[in-house]
This record gives sequence, C-alpha cells and structure tokens, in this order.
Amino acid sequence: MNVINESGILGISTRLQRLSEQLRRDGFQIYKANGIDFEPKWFPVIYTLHFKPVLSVVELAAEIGYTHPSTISLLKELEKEKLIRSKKDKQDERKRLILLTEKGKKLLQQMQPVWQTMVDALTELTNTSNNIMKAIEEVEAQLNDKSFMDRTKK
Amino acid sequence: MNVINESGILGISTRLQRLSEQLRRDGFQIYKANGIDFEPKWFPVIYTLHFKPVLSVVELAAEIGYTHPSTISLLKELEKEKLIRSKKDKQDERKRLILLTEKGKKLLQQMQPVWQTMVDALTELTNTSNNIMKAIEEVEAQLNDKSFMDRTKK
DNA sequence: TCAATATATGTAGCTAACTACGTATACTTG
DNA sequence: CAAGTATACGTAGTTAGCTACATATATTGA
Repeated sequence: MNVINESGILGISTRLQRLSEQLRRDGFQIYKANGIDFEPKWFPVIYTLHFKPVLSVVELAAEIGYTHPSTISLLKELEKEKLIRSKKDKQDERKRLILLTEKGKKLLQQMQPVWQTMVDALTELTNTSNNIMKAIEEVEAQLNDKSFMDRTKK
Repeated sequence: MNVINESGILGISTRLQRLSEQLRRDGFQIYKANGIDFEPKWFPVIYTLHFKPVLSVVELAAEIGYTHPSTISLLKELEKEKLIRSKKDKQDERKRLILLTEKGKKLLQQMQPVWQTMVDALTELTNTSNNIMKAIEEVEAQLNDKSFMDRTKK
C-alpha cells in the first residue's frame, strides 16, 4: 500500500507543494545550464517590470499576486543582484518606486530565449488529458465561489 | 494586466504552492471547527499507522513519500501530542518502531466522519473539466518519463 | 574476522511563501 | 483643522518541506 494513493485527495495539499518544489528546482538548474544567474521565484517581478516599468512596492505585490512582505524580500534579493533599484515617490512620500536597472534590462533580454524553451517544455509536460494549469484555474474559481470550509457545512 | 495570467505557465510553481497553502489553511480550520486538535500535515502518518500499526522511521517515510528528516520532525510533533509513541526494534538496534498510542487510536476514530466530509467537499471542489488530482498524477508520470530539464534540451 | 560498505536515524540549516504587528505618511470628516 | 482612519512599507517570526552531513549499527566479502 502506498498511503499517497490510498488516502487520495486528503493529501492534495502536500502533492501540490512537492510538485511545485520539483519544478522550481529544475527551473533553477535550467537557468544555470544556460549560464544565467537567475532564480525562478524572481520571474514575476522582473517580467512585470518589463511591462510596467515603474511601480510602488504594494502595486507590484498586487500585480504578482503576493503579499507585500513576500514582495519586499524578493526586492531585497533583486537589489543585492543589482537587477532593480528604487527611488522615493515625490508625490507620495510613503511610496518607494521600483525600476529595472540597466543590468536588469540586459538580463531580461538574455533570458527571453530561455523562457521560450521553458514555456515549450512546460507546455509539452502539462499537455495531458487533464491540463494542470486549467485545473488550477478551475479550482481557484470554485474556491472563489465557495470555500473549502463552506463546502463541508451542508 | 495581471502578470499571473500573462506570464502563464512560467509561474506554475508559485501557483501550485499557493493553492497548496490555501487548502492546508482551510483544512486546519475545518478540523478546528469540528473540535478536533489536528493538523493536515499529520494526516499521512496517522492514516498509515492505522493500516500498518508498527513501522520504522524510514519505512514510514517511504510509505508517506517524504524524506526521513521531514518524517522525523512530524513524529516529534506527534509524540509531543501523545498521538504516537516509539520503541526500539529488538532484532535491529538501529531501528525505532513507531506506533499509535491509545489517544491516537481514539482520535483517529473521531476524525473518520470529518475526513468523510472533507473528501466529499474536495471531490466536489475538484470535480471540474480538468481534474487536478489526475492532472498532478499525469504530470508526475510525464516527469518520471523525462524531466523538465531534459525537455529543454532539444 | 575485520575492513569496507550499506542502512537507520538524527541534527543543522535552507527555502519561499505566509501572518501579525509596528511606524510613517496621507486622507477624510465632524 | 485636528482626530481618526486608511494606506504604504518594513520587520519579526512561522511553516512545511528539503539537502547535506554526522553517527550508530548491521551486513558482506576477501
């Protein structure tokens, strides 16, 4: 017996987390194999700044769908790597505006082809009869409609 | 623009992790709402010991599909809760055998109906056109066949 | 039979998200 | 226009898995 199979759906949380970790580890190795010093978790920040070049911390957090403390810790790492920089907002002194550095913009260009091979590989990998990206979206929509908790209260 | 949608599949790792966390938090609240002091992460250990009452640390880790250090840390928590206990294997002095306590067995009985409502709710929640449990299994099978990394090397 | 290897368990420290809380600045309203 | 509320940012500490390394016991083969 393998409890992961037997217990089925009650282990879903762990299954999701472990698949996530595996993909992330591989993602890191793929950047490395392409001579790029970049971590998968930085992707949403850098990618967002490509399209919205100047954002405050909270705006950026909202864009990438993270909490602001998580975003701040990513920004600290990216600042250490000199991929982003920040400046005060003159209109609103509370805000810190985030921008890509020249190094960040250059790296972004270098990563484009790697991203393309990753998108292709992931598309192939997840092109199964139940598409995992669609499945995630569907479950998120279901949860939005009625939480897991509420569904246990009949 | 929401980068989570735009960047699509490259953010898959984060998406998986966050869905995992959300379901786990709700799981904890559901136990609590039913007056049960139990954490979702403990489930695989307790459930396995229900069917295989005496297992060594490594055997248990293999059953639940975790590394042994992760398993040890779960066992420490469960021992503190007095839900499990352990004893030395007389045949092999290296081994520590894990068992449910009476309290553990009793709690397990109390949790059965809660597990049933959770299974029902999760089944409803994930009963979408792309089934997420099947999708996970399919992706894991794909990865087993050929890793993400190898798929980027054309 | 004992040296080399394998296995079982344990510890330390990492990771990548989170919540809770605190402070500074801006906005609103009586 | 000042008091209360809201917003922006930051810090501290938690979580639930992991890898790398260390030690103890068992097994194997020359």
